[in-house]
Amino acid sequence: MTDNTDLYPYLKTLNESQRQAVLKTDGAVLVLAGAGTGKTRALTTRLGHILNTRTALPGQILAVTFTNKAAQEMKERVSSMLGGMDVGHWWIGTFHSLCAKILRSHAPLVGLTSNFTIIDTDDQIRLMKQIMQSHGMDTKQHSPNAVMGMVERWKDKAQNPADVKHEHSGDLAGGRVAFLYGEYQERLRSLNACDFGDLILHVITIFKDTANGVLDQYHHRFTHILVDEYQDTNVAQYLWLRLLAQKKGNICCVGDDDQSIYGWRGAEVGNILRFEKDFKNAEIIRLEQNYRSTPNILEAANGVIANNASRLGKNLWTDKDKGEKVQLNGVWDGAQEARMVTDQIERLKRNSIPYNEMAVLVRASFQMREFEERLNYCGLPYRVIGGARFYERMEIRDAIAYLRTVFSDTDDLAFERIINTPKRSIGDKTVRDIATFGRTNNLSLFQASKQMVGDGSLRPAVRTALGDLLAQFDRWKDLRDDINHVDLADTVLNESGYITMWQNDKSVEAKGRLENLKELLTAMGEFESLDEFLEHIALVMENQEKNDGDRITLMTMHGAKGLEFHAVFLPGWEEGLFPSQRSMDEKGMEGLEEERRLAYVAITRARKFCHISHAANRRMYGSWVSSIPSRFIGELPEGPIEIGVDGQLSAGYTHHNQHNDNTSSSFGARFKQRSSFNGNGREEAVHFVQASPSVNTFTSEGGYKKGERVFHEKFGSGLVISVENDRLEISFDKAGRKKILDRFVKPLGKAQVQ
DNA sequence: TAGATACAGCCTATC
DNA sequence: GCTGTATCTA
Repeated sequence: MTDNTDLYPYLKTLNESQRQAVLKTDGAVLVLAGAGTGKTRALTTRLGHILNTRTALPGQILAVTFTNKAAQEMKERVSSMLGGMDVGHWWIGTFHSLCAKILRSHAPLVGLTSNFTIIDTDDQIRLMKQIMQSHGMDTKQHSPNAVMGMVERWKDKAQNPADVKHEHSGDLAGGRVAFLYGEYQERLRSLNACDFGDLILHVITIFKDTANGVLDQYHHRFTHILVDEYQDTNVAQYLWLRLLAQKKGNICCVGDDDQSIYGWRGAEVGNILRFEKDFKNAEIIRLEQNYRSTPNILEAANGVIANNASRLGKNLWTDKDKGEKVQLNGVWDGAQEARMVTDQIERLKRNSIPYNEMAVLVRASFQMREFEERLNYCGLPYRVIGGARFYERMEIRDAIAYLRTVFSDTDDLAFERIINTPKRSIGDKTVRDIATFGRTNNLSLFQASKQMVGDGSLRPAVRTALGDLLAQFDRWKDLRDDINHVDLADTVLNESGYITMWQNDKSVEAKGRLENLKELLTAMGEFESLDEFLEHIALVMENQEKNDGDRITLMTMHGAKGLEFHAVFLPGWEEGLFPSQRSMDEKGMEGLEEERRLAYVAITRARKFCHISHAANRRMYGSWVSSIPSRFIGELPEGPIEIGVDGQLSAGYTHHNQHNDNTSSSFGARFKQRSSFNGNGREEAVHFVQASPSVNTFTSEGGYKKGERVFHEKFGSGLVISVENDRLEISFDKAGRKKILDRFVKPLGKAQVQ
């Protein structure tokens, strides 16, 4: 080992476990890398070391990541380690892009041609909807979305339609999901298209059929396999890896079971938990020395995650100074929470912490609005990460649909999208008629349209409109070889009237949409051909994160995985919101543990300062909801926590309160009102006071009667006009009729009017 | 066919 | 409370 470090100086910069992870280059290795333990460093050094020692040539390494960003980063770091070597053509990429590459070379083996299209979520749903409708199913009663979701989970498990039994459909769509899955796959094949799941599934199918020799070919090619974020792999990806690794067995998977937060999209923590069983003589290396956070932050995170039963177990440590304690605050409502956070942000800024080093991480994106409003009000610069991505925007998808139609007569999904955009008086009925005609004559929508315009089976108005459109497409198709794809796109968007449509649109967004279309043309210019561009947008749809200046980051906890900040704010730690009621309802204990891992991920994003908060009242979907502090708050160890510097309501916080026993926490008892988080979204708005309350606002007076006069802190005095359990309908003298919970009003006589 | 109205559902999100 | 969609009606 000492010899090695002399020979390879870069090994000196690693700790003992990291060095092991780099040097164990043969056999199966699982690197359990806790948050902030220098995982990426170990990983890229390992790659570089394998090449440096001539253990493998660049072309013999397969490195798999989950995001393009991660792949890009790995490429850059390995390249710079090797003195700027060109890594452009190396097999470093996402599961999907690597699979697409493989599949394009062997597409006929699964009944596709090499120029198959990759459809996205939007197309998937539309296709499934069409299929359901063509089988006479009511898509209002049975959601295509839910059906598609179930199909995707099957795909995640590498189950083909033949593997899925009728009874697996459950109650969904009248138990016909398995059937619809088969239909869907058939339709995709006839469209020469794949969805994301298929990219992996088809390659597995090809690999498994040993007669074609394809797997042999890749066994020969790849001697070393490297996988990042292994805890996020689904069963299909795991099978894909195992097939590729089974010959040489040199596979190194890096991951952290405690950071598995994508179970809802098919990831299997099980893949990492049973690694030793699946790969012979597997070695597990733990990276536990954390270089990111203070001991206080780590202790808080360790304390929470220790409540999870199913984990491989690992404990982060650091030799840093204790640092500031994690702050915990309870406040009255969401608005006060946002005020408190911005106050803290301003305090940190005064202490020379740049905004770039601060992040507000929320559980659900609806929470962001409150912070955006407050940040705007305070004039603090921020950036929101997440939300609709560039290529998912309507205008971009429309523009691409035009181009796809120009380049393919058989791309029904694309043609259908724009056949009446802008409006050409070609309505649903006409489109359905054409589709039916196409199906019976085995023609695509485009081809069927042509025929029907020719044979006069359409109404004159429709016939003219459709005929004009088809003539335009013919002209554009002729232009394909004469002008470059950017000019072509420009021509198509202008001549089709699509640009004009947005120019005439008076809505607020129209201007932005036109700008996006311009940006699309610029982006296209960076590619040689339209095909290349389309492959890019299908597989490399990264979010352009403009690094424009010093700004506070506002994002979801999920989005924050892999990032770190000096200061992290974690608002909304309330039962029902976090942990999310829905996760628990749908997945029970498993769902709860995943939420807890999310808490662990969130806390460990912080380097120096972490601030957790919860509000007693929050506006959700238009109505006010009260909730008790998150059970995760009760799981925080006492030592590293400092309570209630700002929020007077946190005084009642107690440690180690049991999940199911809110009464053991005085805080919980005080706020134990409506635990109804889900299912109540549609109820009448229940207005709570928004001003800072005195505690006795919460004591229920109870027993109001119709006709009684009452006082409300915000709405003033009023008359009770109906009583339903604890809900009162009150006609206020000034504020009008409101529905109010009885505990928020007082009998008028006792009210203390300021 | 298109605009008007009713109504359900609303988390997390990569490729 | 907002938005996307399904249905109704001119």
